[in-house]
Amino acid sequence: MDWSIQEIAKLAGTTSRTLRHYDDIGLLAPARIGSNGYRHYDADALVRLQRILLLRDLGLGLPAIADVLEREDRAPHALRGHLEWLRREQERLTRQIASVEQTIESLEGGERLMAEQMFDGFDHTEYKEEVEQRWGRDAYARSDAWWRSMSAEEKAAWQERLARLSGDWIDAHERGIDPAGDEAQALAQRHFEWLRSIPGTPGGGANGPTREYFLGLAEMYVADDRFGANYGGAEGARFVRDAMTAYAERNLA
Amino acid sequence: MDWSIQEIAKLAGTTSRTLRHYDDIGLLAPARIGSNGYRHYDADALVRLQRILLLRDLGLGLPAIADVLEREDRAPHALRGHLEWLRREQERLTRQIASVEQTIESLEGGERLMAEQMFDGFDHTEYKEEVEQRWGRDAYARSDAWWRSMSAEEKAAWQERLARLSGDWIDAHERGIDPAGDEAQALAQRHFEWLRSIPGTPGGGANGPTREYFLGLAEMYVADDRFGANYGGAEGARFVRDAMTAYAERNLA
DNA sequence: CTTGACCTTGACGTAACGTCAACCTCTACC
DNA sequence: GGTAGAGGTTGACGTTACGTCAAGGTCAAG
Repeated sequence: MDWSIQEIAKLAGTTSRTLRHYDDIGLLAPARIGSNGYRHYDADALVRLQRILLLRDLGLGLPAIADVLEREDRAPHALRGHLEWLRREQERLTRQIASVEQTIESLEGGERLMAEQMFDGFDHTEYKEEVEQRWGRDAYARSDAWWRSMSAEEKAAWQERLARLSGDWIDAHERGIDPAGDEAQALAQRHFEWLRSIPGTPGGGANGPTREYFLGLAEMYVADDRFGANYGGAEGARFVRDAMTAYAERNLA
Repeated sequence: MDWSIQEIAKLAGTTSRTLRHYDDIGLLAPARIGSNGYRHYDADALVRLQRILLLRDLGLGLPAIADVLEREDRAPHALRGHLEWLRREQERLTRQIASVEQTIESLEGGERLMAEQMFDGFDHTEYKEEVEQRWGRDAYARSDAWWRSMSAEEKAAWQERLARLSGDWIDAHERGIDPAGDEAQALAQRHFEWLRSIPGTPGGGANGPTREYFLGLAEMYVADDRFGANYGGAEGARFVRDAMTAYAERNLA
């Protein structure tokens, strides 16, 4: 019924340091303190300690534990809130795991270095110099921040979307269809939507790309074969440009 | 090609404070420092920063990142190690989530208070006073530490095991079989194994309970109806005791 | 010369204790 | 009574990766 600090620590499966800490922060005071300064604990303290440790094992923080112990009927609410946080952490970890796995794979395949991987697959921030010159430094910073804010899955999904779009452009060009025709215009529409999915760029977001940005980009695909390569080389890039230009004239103010 | 600290921070989507920190710990030095003390960064620094932030997003610690950047071929190894750690964290979270859910449920059902829940379902630590008196204080401390070391799932599984054992004892008694007969002796064997699964108790672990502990426990079931209740009351407890006693005499030295 | 924006170097705070360090207390034994 | 050993006490620093003041210098613009 009267334990020393070490005794109660062993009883509860923790350490004396922890008990001193709980005393310091007012979470668990000893039953009494001897004239020599020694802490002494009783059965009530043991029960309280057990509860503290139980809640701690559930992952609650000490302030939250203090809250719950103060009024036990708050426990369900506190635990539900905690549960949400745990689930979010779960998700975050899941994404990180997928992300790390993907990175390891690409490193093992020797496919690309990391720095390049970052800029991979999206043409308007791949070459920041150009982007900055044409649309200002902020545009690059914003789109870069956007890119880095995505989870690995989102990035992968986004890149896949671009790859499909790019493949469809090449396919359409190879089939020799009319850049101003319905099919090519549908592709231009997809291209427009794709750009709209990049918040922070000139015209990214709900309104979509500005006419200027859209036309400028189209020209850049032709002018710079680093961009053009994504659309099947110079001729493919011209095809894309023509379709985009026609689209802009018909649909963008 | 020459950015101020804020400029490069925006370019990379981080803060100037972070850059100062990276400078402090030697992770990323500025390209040059002006006579006024201002930090200036170049393109190389930007690339390095991008890599740092990429790895950081994967969850690596800054020392690990420094390691990887020093020799990039170490990246796969570092990432694989990191992946393991991530998976372990995942598991831990999964268990915590299950644990919290279970606790919420039991609180909602108003079934039991938390402190009681801890001692619930296992008879030899339910009443620590008795345990301490009979087998010493250490026994209680060890078995308590053991109990608290289990995950919620393990606890649940263990309790379920006890519940089945207990139910089978009651069932056997109600069917009026012979405590010294094969069937009851099989139950006693299960009881023995169950006790063996508790490391740290007198006889817990590979060797199994000592004869003394086993007999003492059997008597306690009869003597204390708080224990006996688990086995169908006084008569049930006597039945269990008789079976256990017979078992001990035949099998325990 | 005065703003205002931007830069610098400290230094504290964060979560929950682990880990010394320096020093006191109690019990046991010679 | 002295001493060793186990156990107690209060600081105070270390841990992770910065956020957040605080105090003060620098620079371009008006």
